[in-house]
Amino acid sequence: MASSSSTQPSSGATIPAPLDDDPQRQEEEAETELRRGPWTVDEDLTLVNYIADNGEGRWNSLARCAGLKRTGKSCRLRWLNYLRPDVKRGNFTADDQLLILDLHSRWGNKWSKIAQHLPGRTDNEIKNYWRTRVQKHAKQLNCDANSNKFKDAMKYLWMPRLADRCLQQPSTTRDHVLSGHSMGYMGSSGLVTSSSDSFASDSYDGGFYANANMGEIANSGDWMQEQNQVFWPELNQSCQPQDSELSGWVQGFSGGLAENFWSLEDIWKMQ
DNA sequence: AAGCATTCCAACCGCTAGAAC
DNA sequence: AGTTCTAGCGGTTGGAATGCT
Repeated sequence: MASSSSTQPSSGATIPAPLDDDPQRQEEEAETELRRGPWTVDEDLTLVNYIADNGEGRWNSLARCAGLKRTGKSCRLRWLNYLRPDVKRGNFTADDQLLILDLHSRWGNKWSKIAQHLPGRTDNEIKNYWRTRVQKHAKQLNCDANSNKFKDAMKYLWMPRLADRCLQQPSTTRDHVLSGHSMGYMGSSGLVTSSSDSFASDSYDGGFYANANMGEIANSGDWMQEQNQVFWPELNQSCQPQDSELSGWVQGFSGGLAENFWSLEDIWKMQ
């Protein structure tokens, strides 16, 4: 349940609460020193049991009443990001990754909003995923993860492969989140579609390909060709854009290069 | 085996918005 | 209307785990 870092017997420091000039208050607050750092198993149990009996909310008083020497904020975070029974742990599936890329492209760093569409995943986890995996690749390409160029690389190279992968395996996320919504990804084996109305009320209007700006992408060919990297050596014709200039761009980008740092294998290693 | 570098993620921080008083 | 409290968000950090030399 708890990670190694969180189960360690408290490397967390204990910090004094802020003091003022009132000696009585100083004494009171000295008695209620606040702990910080990794949570111990005992603390976790205390929090879980208290919430099971009394429910969540009113985090500051909850922390006091439960006898936890933590801030309400810390308790809330621990519960939401780790202890909640429905928190899904472990690596992101291809479905999850696909959805994150897609939703981030339209909403930006709205982690909690994105997390709402990934059952069991927390905003913190998605944020970490983005920063550690996605931004790393953007850095390797010498561009910003929020730049149009990087987004185009995702649209035409990463996402089609993930979409393919989604089709090849049973998926709970896709079933739950995408079911019923009209969404299309151009996988290497053709257009991948599913349908859902789960985004209808939240301005989610479909997959990447509905909004692709082909002209702009075609114009970025030079930049792409300059990158001595390859995404998908096995990229086949069917997932390439119809635009002939852009097709050349993808070919140039994916062919004849030695290092494959963003291969399918890479993505699956991440999982 | 040891030391160093990198990756990953839990936890913290500062800030904001809305509710309660 | 102003103040305080609470919840929530996104950015950042610390340190354990892992990989590399």
